[in-house]
Amino acid sequence: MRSDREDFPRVRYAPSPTGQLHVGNLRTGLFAWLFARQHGGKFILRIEDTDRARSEKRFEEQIYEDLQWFGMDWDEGPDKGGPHGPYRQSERGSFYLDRAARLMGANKAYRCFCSQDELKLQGNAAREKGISLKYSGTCRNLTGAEVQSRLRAGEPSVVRLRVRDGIVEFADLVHGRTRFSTDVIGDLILLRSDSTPTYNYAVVVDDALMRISHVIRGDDHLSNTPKQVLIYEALESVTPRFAHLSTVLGPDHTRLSKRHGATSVGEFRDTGYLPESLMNYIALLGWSPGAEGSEIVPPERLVREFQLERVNKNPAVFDFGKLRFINRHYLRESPKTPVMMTAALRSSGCLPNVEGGEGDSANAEWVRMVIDVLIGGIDVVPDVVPALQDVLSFPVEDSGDCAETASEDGALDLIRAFKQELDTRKFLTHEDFKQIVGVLKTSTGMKGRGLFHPLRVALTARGSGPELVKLIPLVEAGARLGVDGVDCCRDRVAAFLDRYAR
RNA sequence: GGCCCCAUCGUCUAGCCGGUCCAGGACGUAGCCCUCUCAAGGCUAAAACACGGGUUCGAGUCCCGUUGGGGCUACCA
Repeated sequence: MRSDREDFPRVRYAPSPTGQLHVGNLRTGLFAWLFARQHGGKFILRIEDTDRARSEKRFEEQIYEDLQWFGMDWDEGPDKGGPHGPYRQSERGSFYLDRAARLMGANKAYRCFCSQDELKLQGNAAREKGISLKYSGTCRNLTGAEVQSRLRAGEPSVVRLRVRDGIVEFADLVHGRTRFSTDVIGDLILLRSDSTPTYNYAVVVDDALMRISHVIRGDDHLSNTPKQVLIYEALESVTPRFAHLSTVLGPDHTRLSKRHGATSVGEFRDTGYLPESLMNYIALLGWSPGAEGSEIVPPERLVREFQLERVNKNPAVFDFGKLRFINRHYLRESPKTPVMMTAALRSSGCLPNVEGGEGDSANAEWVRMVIDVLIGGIDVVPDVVPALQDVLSFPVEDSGDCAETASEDGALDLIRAFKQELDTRKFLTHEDFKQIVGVLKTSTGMKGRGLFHPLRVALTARGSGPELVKLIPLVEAGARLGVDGVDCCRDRVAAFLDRYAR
């Protein structure tokens, strides 16, 4: 794993632009990226768009956008270029053809004219006998002349690799040394009858030509690896090191999919998760920072401390609850929080109605207060909207809490006295409120719950909510700045008395 | 069917060469504290080595098997 080369290790990430980037897929990208970054190597992005039918340009663009948002950068890629391009498989056709021709020239690969129907028949027969089905080798030893004449006759053919006997062994960073017998590997197809490359072949040609040193990918490829190693051998190219990562499962222990909720990077972004939260959480799927203490590990620390060799072999279940917990943590610290909150509040009409240049500072003041009051109960940015609406609403008319409180001994007298104090000033600051509480405490002899609870109910029409010393300035600011539907404290208390003090 | 991979609390995991692990941390859960209430925060608790055989003075840790998950077995990636 050591080398003097500047660009070692060379690690690639090869997503397909056939849909939204999935978190399971993102995780393999993250592990590859962390590995490349911490070893000072190169991270190469390759777009695997050989599936022309399902690949779309917009998904490719989406990949760049998602990766950037997530916080992963790359050194070579379709949009960046690099010394081993092109980085889009659809543009690499000539390489696949060229290497296949060379392999045939060296007698390491050969043309096969067997039809798919024949093969299927053979396969079924083998299956019934309980033997592993592999290509029988019918066309393995055709003479050059015969190949030529059948080619001239227009018979369709594929190109197959001549698979050697013996054992294939490779190094896997998470599984250790792994070995397979070629007994179960038939001569695999490199080029299809339409001359397009098969997946296993294209990947190897690309990785070899791009001088990839570490192939980090999902463990669904583990069984493909010996085939690929065989291709590296034929190409006389050094085989890279592999790292096969386990699958990410949903809460029901099946492969994580749409059914389980948000799975694409875009969905997590739109739901209001911070990229550093997602990165922290995803890194915890199969890896952990150590034996004791917090699992909050920000990106910079991940790059330093992550160890591919310590990644777990078993599949991990995605836990949305833990992701929320981690996001809550980052939400409190991030300088981006006010910006994101402002956007969320704006789109739902929860910002002040202040004209012109004053508006910005009014918004900023408002958002600052909202965050201060609500941040404790918010896991994800958009949560702020319902939380705020809830806290600002004043359902005096039909509130069980109101009716109940109004019937409590001394409560109405207390609230009346409160109203009198409020009448002496326009808006209530938290100092004012504390002072008033002091006055009421001595004048009524009430304290603790008996004192605060009626005040809270008169002010909010509810029995619970944020601390009053914080909530009151928020309500007042809402009324002063003209946030839709917010009445000042004095009006609220007046409305309460109107309704419940006959 | 054949081949391969995997297996510690509900979940993510720590557990480097077998002994001080009556299994540690994190999320979640419960209780307590703080507090006008609800959250947040602090503290505490309950909660796991899939099963069966070996090897060994001693096994979560090594070996074999069973069971259960997953993958490959394509002119899909």
